[in-house]
Amino acid sequence: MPELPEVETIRARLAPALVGRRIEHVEIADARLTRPDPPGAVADALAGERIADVGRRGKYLVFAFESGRHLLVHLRMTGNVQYPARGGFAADPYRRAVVRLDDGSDVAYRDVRRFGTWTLLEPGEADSYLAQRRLGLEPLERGFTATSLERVLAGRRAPIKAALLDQRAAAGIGNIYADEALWRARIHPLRPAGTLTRDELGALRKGIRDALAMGIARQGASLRDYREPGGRRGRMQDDFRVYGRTGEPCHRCGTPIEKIRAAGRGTWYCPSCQRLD
DNA sequence: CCCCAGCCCTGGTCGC
DNA sequence: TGCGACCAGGGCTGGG
Repeated sequence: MPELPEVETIRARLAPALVGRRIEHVEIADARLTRPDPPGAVADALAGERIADVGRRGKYLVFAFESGRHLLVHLRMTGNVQYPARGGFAADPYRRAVVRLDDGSDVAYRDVRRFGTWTLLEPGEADSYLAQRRLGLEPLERGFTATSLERVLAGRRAPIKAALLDQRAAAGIGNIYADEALWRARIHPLRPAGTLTRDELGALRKGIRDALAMGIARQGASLRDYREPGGRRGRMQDDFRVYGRTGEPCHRCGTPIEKIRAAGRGTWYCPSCQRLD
């Protein structure tokens, strides 16, 4: 479940190696992976492109080419980038694509559950495509403030947990970092989003930024599938305050962490630090 | 517009 | 040892 810190870790690893490289050849092994159809068209279009930038918007990896085209890669649940990749498709049944670069190295894409997507956009299309996804502010950038958070949460009766998973509140937060941020802010995950006080909005803004920043510093969280491109695990899972810690003591008060369902997702919180009343 | 249920997909775990 | 049920969940669609 790569969220902002995992995607950012991948981006930071790939950028120095890939920028300036030319794509020689692309092989797509999963017909569901690419847009637009058919996969062969995307593979053919990518061949010959020179990589100008490797960026990120929310949970999207954004490959910019000198031609003005963009490739938007979303890893969804189990997507993974391997670089430099070893072996061919036969070595790994879940390898879905391989990109050969002009220095002879390979970028491989692995995805067990096949939710991930590669979307190739023609010059000028990327901004409007991302605008249609209605992504909110980048939570680590300056513009993300208590006031901006207040604006997007105003009037919302949905639980704050659901509102954080909605990418309009802030781009890049997923199930793990939503719980970690709410624990830091001492806010119950079922609080109606529009009822947060000014102080709570400030604490939530800080909680989000602190949780994401720690995730990046730890190179992401490796629970099952996530690895950075070199194959190493992240270490953020060792610093979880609540996620997956049912029955274990709260780091602040020692109360056993509880698990509930919120927004259809497993949700962990401290019943003592994060009160609903 | 808001909110929620259901869908996609596969591996791992659990109960019998 | 096998088998079915269920869980993990990001983003999208469709319904109320």
